[in-house]
Amino acid sequence: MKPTDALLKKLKHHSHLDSGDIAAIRKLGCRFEALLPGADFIRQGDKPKESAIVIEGMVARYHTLKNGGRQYLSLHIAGDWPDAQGLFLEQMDHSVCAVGNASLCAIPHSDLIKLFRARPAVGFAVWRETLIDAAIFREAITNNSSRTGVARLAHFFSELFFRSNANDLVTNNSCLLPFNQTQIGETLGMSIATVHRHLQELRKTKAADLRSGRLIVTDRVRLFSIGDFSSQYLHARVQRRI
Amino acid sequence: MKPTDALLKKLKHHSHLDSGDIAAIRKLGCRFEALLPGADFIRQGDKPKESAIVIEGMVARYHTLKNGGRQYLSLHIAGDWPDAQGLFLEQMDHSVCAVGNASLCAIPHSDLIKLFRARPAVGFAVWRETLIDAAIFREAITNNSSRTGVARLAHFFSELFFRSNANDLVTNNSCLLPFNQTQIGETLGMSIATVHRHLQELRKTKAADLRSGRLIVTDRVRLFSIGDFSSQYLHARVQRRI
DNA sequence: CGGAATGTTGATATGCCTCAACTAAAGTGG
DNA sequence: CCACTTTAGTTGAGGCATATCAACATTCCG
Repeated sequence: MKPTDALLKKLKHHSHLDSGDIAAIRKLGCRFEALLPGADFIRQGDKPKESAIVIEGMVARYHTLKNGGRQYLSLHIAGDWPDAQGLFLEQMDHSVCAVGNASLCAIPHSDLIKLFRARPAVGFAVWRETLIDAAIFREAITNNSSRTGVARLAHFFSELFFRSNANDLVTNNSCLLPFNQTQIGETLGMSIATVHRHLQELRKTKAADLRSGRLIVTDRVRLFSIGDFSSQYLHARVQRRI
Repeated sequence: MKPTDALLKKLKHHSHLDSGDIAAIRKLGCRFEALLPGADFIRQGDKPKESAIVIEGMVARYHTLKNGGRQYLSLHIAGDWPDAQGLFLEQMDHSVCAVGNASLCAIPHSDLIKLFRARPAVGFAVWRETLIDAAIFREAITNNSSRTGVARLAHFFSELFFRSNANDLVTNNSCLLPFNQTQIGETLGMSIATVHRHLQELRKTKAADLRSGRLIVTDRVRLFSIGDFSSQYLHARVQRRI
């Protein structure tokens, strides 16, 4: 499978592309890069000249705090485009790192812009992708600001599981999540002790579990319900033709 | 002044547009709409056929919670485009309402898409605008998840003040903010009592105050410092003097 | 096998929520 | 213009969720 196929598959989830668009995307050249767990792909302040698609593994975006700590902002799985924003924002306002082993494929901005000019539909599809990103950020605001501890954790799990499933990355009701409890805390704005206690709650109610870097969803309906999760904001249906 | 001029001014802050682009934008037709305080402009679930620029006043985006409460997601001032995402996301995942009196100018999606096809640079500029939006959401995640109460409030004030200033909406060190303490609480994920206490703290330290629907910034440097505010994430290429 | 990282659990401290009472300000009708 | 009503702001008391800290268990990995 060509690296760009992962992207193509994703775009097709929500956008109509004609055969010319598809051919143009498949013709894009890209630079493959493998990352070790925790390694940064780009850092806050960088001025990237390319944008990358996740090929394998998981990648996270995060803010670095004044005290050196982190606030994780989003997780990205195969097919995602964690730094598409770099296309039009000169400087990175956050960093991107690998969570577990990960590999990406970086495409030069100049090639992409050229493609968007020649084939507006491709640009609109990628634009839509960045808008879905924004919708996910909005939901994270709501999650971290107005839900109880367990609900927050359950919602975080729900979204990741749903998105993994949409990208065909779920096997045996489980998906990749090589995050430790500290990192979950840095995502949800809670201490490690609290993460642990809420995680136990989810285990006890047999909704979900986290083991050896994988999220196991024992009872999807219950998990979604605890997390007050509704997938509407992920805009997963094929959108209208433009 | 033409309604589209407000938008034009904003786009020029970060994007280069040639005279053809500018002329094309100025040729856009738009439907003017005035809103009473609190009135919704669009609701979660709607499928808008147009996108609107804020002409006057202030507008807010919010999620409606299961219990009927609200989580405010962002504030928008004159020149902002609170629902540009509707261009490529069929269904609204949140609502937009007026905060105080506000007026908007709605442009049909079809006209915009046509313009983006004819003049990619305009599309890229608007795209960039939506990417800055996303950066603001990211910062809100960090703000609401990992800063102390006072810092959270101070950061919220700082951002609004900085953005208002960038749009020439600051007079006498004050800018519009017709929000009551309850609404601030629904923005920052804190109770009204806590908002009040932190607000008093900011008053006491003479950093900022909130009176009759306006935010008064008494000591900008101190406010920014308390709020750990740095404007980098706003990607204002032309950073104005305050 | 030993050391490091991660997970687990309890005790204590604290920031914030909830509730309730009260005050001040803004709007309304006579 | 004043009396009345409503809304917003203010403040204290009590309780709860979560942070913090510390000790220990477990798993991972060279």
